[in-house]
Amino acid sequence: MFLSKTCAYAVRSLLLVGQHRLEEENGKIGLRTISERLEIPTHFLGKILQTLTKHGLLSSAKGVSGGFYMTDEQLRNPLMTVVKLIDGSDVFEKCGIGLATCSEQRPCPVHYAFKPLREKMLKTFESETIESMVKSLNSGDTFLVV
Amino acid sequence: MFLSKTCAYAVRSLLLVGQHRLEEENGKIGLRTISERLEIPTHFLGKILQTLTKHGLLSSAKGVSGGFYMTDEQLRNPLMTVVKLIDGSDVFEKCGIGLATCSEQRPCPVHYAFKPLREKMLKTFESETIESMVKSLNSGDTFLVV
DNA sequence: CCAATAAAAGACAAGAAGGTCTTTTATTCA
DNA sequence: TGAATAAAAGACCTTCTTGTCTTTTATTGG
Ligand code: FES
Ligand code: FES
Repeated sequence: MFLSKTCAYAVRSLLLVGQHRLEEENGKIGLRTISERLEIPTHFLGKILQTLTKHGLLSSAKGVSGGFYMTDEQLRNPLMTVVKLIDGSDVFEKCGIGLATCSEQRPCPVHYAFKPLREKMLKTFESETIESMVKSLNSGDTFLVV
Repeated sequence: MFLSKTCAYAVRSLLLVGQHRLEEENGKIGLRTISERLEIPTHFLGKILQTLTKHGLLSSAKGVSGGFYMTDEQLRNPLMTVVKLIDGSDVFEKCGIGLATCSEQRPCPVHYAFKPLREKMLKTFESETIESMVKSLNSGDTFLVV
């Protein structure tokens, strides 16, 4: 896959939490619920959400009636923030056939095909936000589960 | 990276062998030489070239004055053949955020951004051949080592 | 204030990707 | 023909990703 499994899990979870927020004002959603709805291993997902929370992409509350939730600001995070945090930005920067550096000065044979697509992808990831994607989910244009 | 390390090694090796062929009529190039020029671990590369040879993307000769070489037909193989063999075609087919299936019927929130780019990449990989890339290398437009 | 709850944290294990080392097999040419 | 050569093959090893299980910490509502 283009994104690591971990990163895909993270994105889907943020989308679900974001979606939940609009459904139920101030509603929190628990780890167990997320992992069941998205069919992601519970404890593994726990770590991922921990990371997201620690880096401010997600909010959490411990204890009774606790769970995960998102603020308005967090909803406005671009997809890129998540990908950069989990997978880094190598995939957007490194040479497609693994040369030490990707440069216009010494482009590799796939450079001119690769770079524009990589950059288009980057742009998309920067302009799409959790919020914009949640909207397309809520309007029924797109889906989060099969 | 978009391609696995193994796959990138494979592509670069094929390019080097292809390039060598045009330089020196009927010339074979040894594993050691390839691994040194491209800075790829020798024994690891050995396995990769074995795979390429077994599947007809590369030719080899054992013994004294043996080595790896490519036929005209092999030079005309598209990049896609290599990628499919080593990495498979998941990256061109699977959903970007890991849904079980990628479909127009139930597209995920990144589907409309992802799919066209994936397909453009696919098209490029199908139209670029070892030969076409070797040509761009030989004309000095592109480079294989930093 | 305390029992239930839920996230945080940490130890550990399986699997895959990447890498190393040694032995075997086929080939050539002196 | 046999010693040198080079790929093929196979046994391991290391690291990273993914996944499991247990313990700790913080919160809250009765
Ligand atoms: S140099 Fe290879 S992609 Fe730019
Ligand atoms: S459904 Fe996700 S990329 Fe097509």
